[in-house]
Amino acid sequence: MFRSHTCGELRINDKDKEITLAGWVQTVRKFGSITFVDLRDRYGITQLLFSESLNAELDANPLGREFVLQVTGAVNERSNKNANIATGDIEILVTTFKILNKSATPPFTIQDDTDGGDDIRMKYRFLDLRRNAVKKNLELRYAVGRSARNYLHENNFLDIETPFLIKSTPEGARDFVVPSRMNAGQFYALPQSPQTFKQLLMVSGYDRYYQIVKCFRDEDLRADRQPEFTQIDCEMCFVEQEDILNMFEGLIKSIFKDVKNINYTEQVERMTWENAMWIYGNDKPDIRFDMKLCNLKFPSHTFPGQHDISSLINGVDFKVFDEAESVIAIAAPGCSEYTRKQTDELTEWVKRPQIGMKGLVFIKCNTDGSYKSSVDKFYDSTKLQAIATAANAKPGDLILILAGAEEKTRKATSDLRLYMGQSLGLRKTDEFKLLWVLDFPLFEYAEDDNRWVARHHPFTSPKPADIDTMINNNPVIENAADYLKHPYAAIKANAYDMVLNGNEIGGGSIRIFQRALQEKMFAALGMDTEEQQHKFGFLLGAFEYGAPPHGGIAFGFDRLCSILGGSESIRDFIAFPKNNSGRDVMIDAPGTIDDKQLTELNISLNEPK
RNA sequence: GGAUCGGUAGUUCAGUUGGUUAGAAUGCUGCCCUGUCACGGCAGAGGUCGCGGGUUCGAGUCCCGUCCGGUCCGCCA
Repeated sequence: MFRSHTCGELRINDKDKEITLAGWVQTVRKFGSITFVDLRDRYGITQLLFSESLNAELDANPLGREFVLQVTGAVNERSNKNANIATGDIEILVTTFKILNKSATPPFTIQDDTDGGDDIRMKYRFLDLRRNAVKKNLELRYAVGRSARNYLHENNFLDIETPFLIKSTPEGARDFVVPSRMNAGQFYALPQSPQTFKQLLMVSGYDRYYQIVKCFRDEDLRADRQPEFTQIDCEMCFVEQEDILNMFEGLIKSIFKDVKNINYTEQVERMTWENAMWIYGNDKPDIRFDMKLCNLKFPSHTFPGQHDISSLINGVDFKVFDEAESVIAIAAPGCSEYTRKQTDELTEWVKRPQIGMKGLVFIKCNTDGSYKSSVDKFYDSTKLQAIATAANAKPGDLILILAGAEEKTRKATSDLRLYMGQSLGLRKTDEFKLLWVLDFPLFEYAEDDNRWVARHHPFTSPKPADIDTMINNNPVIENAADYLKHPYAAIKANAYDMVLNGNEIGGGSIRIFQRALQEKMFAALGMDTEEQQHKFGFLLGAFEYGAPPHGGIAFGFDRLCSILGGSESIRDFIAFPKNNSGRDVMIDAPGTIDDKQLTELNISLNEPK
């Protein structure tokens, strides 16, 4: 027996017990004839006491950090207790010990506030994983997965595995490809999601399916994007959108309860995509705070509480506003006292290349009811007050206004809103706010390719009211710039995203289940009959054999975990993540393969450029 | 593909206007210490300043290129 207990479980009640522990040396503290050693394992830390008076043979001198140790001794009550750790009342009076393995001095300290940077920690990830902070994240990840499985199991979902070696159908993200040795010149692709397989499972009658499954996309990485990532992938048949929304907000609430002990009892708020775009400038709005966008120049899109005041701001020779397609204001609460330095910094912020605006207009709504703005020359206080009313600004607020081309300005204002929310501390990591975004457009126009692409994916069904529009119109557009006028631009999808604190954590749709409509969809995306058959013949064929109405959703498991854990980066929640360039710096992958392998695969490489 | 920040001791960083022998903390090694838990004290070792080129009497510092890492834009059905 290697150990009788773990390093996290002994208490004062275990006093005088003879026990054996095994673990890693965290620290060694020497005091002449006695030595304290903190022994660590997954469960905690237990203090060991090596005393020469107890056993003159005991020599703790050879012990170094991260040595693997097995010790036997009696549980002793400490004379000086440590309230900071769970085992702080006791220590082990070591009678015998064995060094199970030595350790080289680790390149960084294995502790909560480690001195190691990201680079070195990733290279020695197996050491980083010994740290509490990382372990806590992996434990949270396990808890989220377990909670999801419990909920789905309780609701009669079946976990069914789908293949990883499938066919490349480059529609959307780039595929990772795998050469086939037995089929020379041919390649598998790794799935971007099990989408078509789960739909086929619906055709097979497995009416509730789920899988916590790896997916692969060969696209550039971000702090919250990895080339291989995990989804909670779900599909149901005989359901409408409403059924899906209820089932899966139940899932997330269940996870909140199990993992964070949060009772999220209220119904999850819902918002159409169009409203999300107009009110927050964003299809995944963070609704933990207000600061709604007020578009001062869009009379055709006003919402409750918003006012069209284009007539008021136009025609005073203020060219910036006159010439702008869009003028959008937000009211930053309590910021009217911002100094010149602070407003200059905000101006610099919006001028950065990533935002790309030319400038920023300020209106200070002073607490005494007066206004002071950077456009006093053009607008008197009556007009400033009207703008303030429109922007829903209160005394003490600072109104920020951006002007320019519609789409760019909306995005910039949305970014500015998030930036202000962040700097004002309105985006608390321990506050969770869910939102359903509904009624996405079915299509987007890819001006580069000069064709329609599916906004969600090509299996998403249009709203019933829009099916006729889709069937009766030719998708071809003469002039790419006119795509907004095409009837397709208005077609809405039976698609929904779940948003948590401004992050898309899940998305799905009610699928197309009739062959004719699916063919129409493929055709709209520019696929001729032959290509459809080649890429998706199996699905079209299956739809002829009694495909039931069905729909589903997939949650980004890594991202969900990172948000619940209060972190920006999903890498902290993946045991062995890839770096910015898609490399695993620990195992140094990807790497080259030898000529024999290439020959077997019938692959020859181009000369390196 | 693009923008931007960084690379100096094992590690995290500082390094002034280009000027003597490149510093601190921590870690590491040795010695001392019977109640520490961020132990303490004394002593010591430890550097091709990412790499290559250039400017200069002189480069960690300035210029060019390149590699590596972080963040973002494009991209991510």
